[in-house]
Amino acid sequence: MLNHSLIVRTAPQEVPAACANCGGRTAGICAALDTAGLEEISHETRRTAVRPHDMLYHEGDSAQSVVMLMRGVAKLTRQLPNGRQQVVGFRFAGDILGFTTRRSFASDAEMLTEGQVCRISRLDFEGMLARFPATQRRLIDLCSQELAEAQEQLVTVGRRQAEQRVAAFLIALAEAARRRGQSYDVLDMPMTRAEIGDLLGLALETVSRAFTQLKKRGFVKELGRGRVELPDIPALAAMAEGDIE
Amino acid sequence: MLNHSLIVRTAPQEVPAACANCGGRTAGICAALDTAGLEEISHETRRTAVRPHDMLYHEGDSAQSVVMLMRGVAKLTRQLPNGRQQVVGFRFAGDILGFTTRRSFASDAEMLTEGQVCRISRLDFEGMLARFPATQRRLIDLCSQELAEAQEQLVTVGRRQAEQRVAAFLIALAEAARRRGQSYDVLDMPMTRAEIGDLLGLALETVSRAFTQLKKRGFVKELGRGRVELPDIPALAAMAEGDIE
DNA sequence: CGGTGTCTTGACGGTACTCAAAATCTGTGG
DNA sequence: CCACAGATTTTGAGTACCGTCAAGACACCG
Repeated sequence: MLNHSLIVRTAPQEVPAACANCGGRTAGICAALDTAGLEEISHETRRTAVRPHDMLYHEGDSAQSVVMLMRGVAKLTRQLPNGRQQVVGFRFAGDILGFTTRRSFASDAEMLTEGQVCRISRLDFEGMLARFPATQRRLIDLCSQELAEAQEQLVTVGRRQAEQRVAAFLIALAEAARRRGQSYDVLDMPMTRAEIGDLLGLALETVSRAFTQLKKRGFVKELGRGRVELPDIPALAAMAEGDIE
Repeated sequence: MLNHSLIVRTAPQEVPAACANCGGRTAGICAALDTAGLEEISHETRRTAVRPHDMLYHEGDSAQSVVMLMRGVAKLTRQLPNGRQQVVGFRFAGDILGFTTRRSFASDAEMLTEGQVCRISRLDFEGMLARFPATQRRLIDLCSQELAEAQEQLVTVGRRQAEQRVAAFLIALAEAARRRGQSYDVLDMPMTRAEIGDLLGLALETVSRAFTQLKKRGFVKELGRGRVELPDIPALAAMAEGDIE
């Protein structure tokens, strides 16, 4: 339980440069590379299509490569001895998964949706870090962001009750969509109640009841198949903070 | 709730170099500096004695300086709107506090014990990062460690019940002592039941009851005033994992 | 020795978990 | 297009764990 991983989140719209071999989309760390660096990294990446339930890597596996999630949604989980799982977080297009300074991955990474990933070997990634110091600075920024989210999640799980936790989850989901430049009042939510529960430390039934309540209050509408509308985000945020009700 | 901080933990015994102006103790980032770097940073640090309840910085304050904790124990907390607090973590001698890529600190930092700190202005710290790329690599490693602990804490708060959480807390405390090269079967525990509860998402009474149980089972002995003995760490770890009882 | 802060223990109630069953949705094949 | 199987979601009932309130014990300090 003492191994660890560094899973960083990128902010594409803050990143002007494009990653050569990654379909023209801007992907995280690439922003810190100059032309020579992009040229170099483009020889070292492989692009793959992935489908729901595909495992990107397993907890404990030798961390041979880093994965850039180009399209789709993935979940990071840690297995517990009693057979249950803790969802450590969800990751979206533009995020980097599986970078760690340790030998092995600290969590499972599983796709929730279809998508595409770029893989780069850890050796090449490390080499890139050594040759382009600017990428290191960028990794620190990304890690900083990641850490902030983990701490925020700690507050959610530690000090809020069920309905507040679900509200906080929805706010975080909207914030992630906003950062990717997508609409954030109507957004994709491809995760199941069970997976949300495993993130929030709640039973899936409790998550379901919380959604029912939030829908009754008019804070959430479900538009069918993993798509939700948040008609009043400020009110939802206030509820997550415990300011109302 | 969307600001963030990077608070990194060092591992002194893995760090051969010494920080010139820091009393000969090895302190985190310094390991990545060559002689010129040490010379330079030694001009930029200030040493201060601190006492219990001293605030090292406040959440939201402009992040003007980075704090190296040379001696003592501090807690990092985030305030919640309803007046309660979440303890994000405890920090020990050798840890670096308050480094962030954002403008302001993401948490309060308060001393629990007497101690000593070195301060370096953020500007100088950033300058050092720019001039000595090796320090960036080291910051990434430290951040990686920090993130792993936050995720571990998520598992603890999300999926364990009260007695398991307290057991996991004690194991983490012992692990932190081990990393600092101290004894880990007998160790200092200067935090109150309330502070432990605010870390674990439990009421202080629940923490107290859990300690009573653990003492009855013989997993913990209290040696008076903030000092505990862990006679059977493997059993304690098994309990934290939910393997026994 | 009193005052303050911390810790312990007890009683009670509420939130959320568990177990269970029904309802709804989704995709597949006839 | 419809029927069906499987997965997911919803809802209900009962219970357990933990939070809250309260009182007393204990330790520390002036």
